[in-house]
Amino acid sequence: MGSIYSITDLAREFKVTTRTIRYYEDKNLLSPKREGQRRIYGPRDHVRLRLIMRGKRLGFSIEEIQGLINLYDVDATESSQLNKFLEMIRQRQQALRQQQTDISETLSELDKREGECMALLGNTIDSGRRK
Amino acid sequence: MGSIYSITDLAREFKVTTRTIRYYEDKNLLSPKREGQRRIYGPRDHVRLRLIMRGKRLGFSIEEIQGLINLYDVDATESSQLNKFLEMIRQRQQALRQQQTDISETLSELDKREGECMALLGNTIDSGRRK
DNA sequence: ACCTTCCTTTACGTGAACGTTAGCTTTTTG
DNA sequence: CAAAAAGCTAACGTTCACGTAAAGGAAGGT
Repeated sequence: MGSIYSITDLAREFKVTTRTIRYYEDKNLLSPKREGQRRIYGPRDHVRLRLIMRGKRLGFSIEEIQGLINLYDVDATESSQLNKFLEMIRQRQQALRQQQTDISETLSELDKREGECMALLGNTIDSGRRK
Repeated sequence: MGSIYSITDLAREFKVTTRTIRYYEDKNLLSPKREGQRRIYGPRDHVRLRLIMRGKRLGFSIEEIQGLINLYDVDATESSQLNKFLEMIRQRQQALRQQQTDISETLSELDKREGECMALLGNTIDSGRRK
């Protein structure tokens, strides 16, 4: 009973257009089955789309996301490939760690600015409670 | 005695082309002085370029980076502006926190894959020591 | 005097990631 | 059963972030 989705189902869920989803198929990131001409997406496609969106939020290009996703279904046969593969993983890790640093720096600067703003406005910290 | 830089100085230091630096000027992200026709960059430009690079690593667009940078020299006069400003800051924070989540998820998956790889290669963890 | 290096402007070119329009078929719904 | 909604392919358009000539000025070295 793997759940199945139409193209608009996915579009709604991930807040992208159907065009975008077809585009990803064009780039071999998704490969839905067909029922006649209609595309039928399974759980695998659903997972992949989630990975794609995450990759996008992290600023990776489609090609890079390709690489990342393929990390999940490489059948580890050749050890030469495995070494290349490890190399890729480590580069990714390096980049992501850099991003973590960048983010925490930026966040603390934003916090500072936020504090300054609040002071100027004479408001209390809780004024921005959950709407 | 603020240090000064030529365009190629900055290009070398930040590993971008001079074209890129001129492009940022075009987009009003940098505003070097001129000595005749030559561009002369001061510490302020140096700082800004650092912020730009960080923004890029975080996947922000030039326009968004504009916004981020302007957070640093808004003269806080109007309180209506201040509220808009706070709103922006909070949106940024939200996006960055999402990125933190994305990164730690991705990193733990990569770690897992790395472990699997290593196992298959029959290598020890330390085999990849600092080259 | 000549060359090399660094810098300048102007302007057309490019790849990525979709948006948009057109024209047509199929499915769902009042 | 007719109209609206959803799907499809094919192809041209767009924005961003630079790349890449082309053509030339000014300083420094030999």
